[in-house]
Amino acid sequence: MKITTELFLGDCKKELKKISDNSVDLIVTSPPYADQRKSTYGGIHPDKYVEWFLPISGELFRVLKPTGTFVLNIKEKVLNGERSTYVMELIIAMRKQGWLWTEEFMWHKKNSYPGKWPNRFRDSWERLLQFNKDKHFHMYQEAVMVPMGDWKKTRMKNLSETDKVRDNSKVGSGFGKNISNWIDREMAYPTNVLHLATECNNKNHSAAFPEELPEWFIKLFTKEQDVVLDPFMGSGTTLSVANSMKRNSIGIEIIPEYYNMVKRELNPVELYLLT
Amino acid sequence: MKITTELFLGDCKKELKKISDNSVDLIVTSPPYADQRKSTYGGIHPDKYVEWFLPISGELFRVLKPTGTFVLNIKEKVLNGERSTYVMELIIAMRKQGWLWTEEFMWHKKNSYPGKWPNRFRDSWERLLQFNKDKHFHMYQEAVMVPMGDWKKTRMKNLSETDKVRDNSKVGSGFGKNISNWIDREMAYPTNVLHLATECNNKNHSAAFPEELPEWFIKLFTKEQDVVLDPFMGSGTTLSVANSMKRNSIGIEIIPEYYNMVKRELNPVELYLLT
DNA sequence: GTTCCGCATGAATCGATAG
DNA sequence: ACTATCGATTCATGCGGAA
Repeated sequence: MKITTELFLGDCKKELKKISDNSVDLIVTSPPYADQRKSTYGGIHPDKYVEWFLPISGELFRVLKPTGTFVLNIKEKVLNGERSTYVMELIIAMRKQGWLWTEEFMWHKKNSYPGKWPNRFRDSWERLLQFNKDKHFHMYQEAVMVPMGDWKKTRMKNLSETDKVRDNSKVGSGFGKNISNWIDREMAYPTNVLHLATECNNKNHSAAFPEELPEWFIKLFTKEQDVVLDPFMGSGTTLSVANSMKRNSIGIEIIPEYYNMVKRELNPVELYLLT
Repeated sequence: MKITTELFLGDCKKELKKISDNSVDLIVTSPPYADQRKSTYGGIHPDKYVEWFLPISGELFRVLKPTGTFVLNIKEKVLNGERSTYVMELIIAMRKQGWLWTEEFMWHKKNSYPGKWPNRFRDSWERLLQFNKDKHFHMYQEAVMVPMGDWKKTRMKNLSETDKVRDNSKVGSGFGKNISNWIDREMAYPTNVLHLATECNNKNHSAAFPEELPEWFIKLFTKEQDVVLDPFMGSGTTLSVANSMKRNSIGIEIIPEYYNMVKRELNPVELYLLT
């Protein structure tokens, strides 16, 4: 089995044109939020955000297979004491573009940014918007089932043992590839709320989101050898996860440092023995 | 101290006109969702929802004090495999009406309704939209503080250290004061994610939310003797909680059965001894 | 080898100050 | 008046060194 990783350096609006129609099974991405990450990315004014994003989502629509899924991680920032409405406007605009807004998953960030203000609490959740081209998309629900009932203790014990074997799953997340080991337990389907901590203390790169996030959606919406795309690759979390899960992947990044870093760390082709 | 409960039977759009301008400190309500609870409320079509709600929110704007807060519990339903967009549209429309969309709290329903669908998981969260008339609203954050994450270790360590310090300085008069200081140290401000179970055991009918939900917002946004309004009273959860927390309350309900039930259970005037 | 503890570090936000 | 920058505030997490 051959698993490939394809990288593009440049503005994703342009680079996406190099990808053929209906060729991607899953898009998981976290674009720069409006006016956030100004130092690394340009920073888009909230009022211009929809206008900026629509051409990109148009290209994403083109490259996605009819059975594929687009997962968009986003959160509106506070502006003058109010939540901005550009995410709301984006959802409405993307529907006019042809997208179906199938679902909104909720990412509960267990360790949110600290701070105290007189008028609000810490923001501890982000949106994970699921868009589709067609009502009949692929979804492999069994792949993300979690043990029921008193599974927490069991997992905690097993975790300490399997931790060394590069099992990155964390307690409480219900993720992890070894879950099938405890399949004797009753399994249940998860909900649309994901409880994950942000990985703030990673070695070199500050990952936008924890590995479990793309891992969960890759499990849920793809099978092996499918194609996963991240048009805002960043440090490449989504791609490396996809790679280790034997999915082909495509990444686009506008900042050379990130691009080169990912290029260094990921092999363009991985060969696996048939199992 | 006198705490009053005022009840109105009828369509809240009309009944609200009986309430004077700038007289309410907090509105907490869970209106009928679009096309939900059809048997009781008649059901509003998703396409007509904004149009239906705007005159009501206009009246709510009028009766709310400039320092007051409006908490709207709502969640879009699924229509033809898609999430409807009427909540998004409502937020945008209410801003044009003059409301500030200050924040979106998330209610994580820990025991969501079971079920299985081929294209989605159980919906386990709802929106709690916070609207204000003015940027300077009342917020009593200390009233809802929660114990810190790993408070055990921190407390034990800090306590032993301060005990030594106090012994060395041996002033002796500030004995009790220190304790309360350290208790404060153990508490942290909450986030904008609320983890509450739905109350499934309510003998009455729809009773949308658990008592902890209005309780939390009443603590956060009002003080004793303030006025709390629920224009879609239902079985009166918000009112009975407000009453037991010594807040005056106003409830409006269109269905006589509900209205009479609440009327039977709540006294219009409660007298409390001054403490 | 465990366990414990110190410490840096976040996709933040407000209010004040400066141009 | 409007934008840009800065300091202050705050806490869950995971890593590394110490016991």
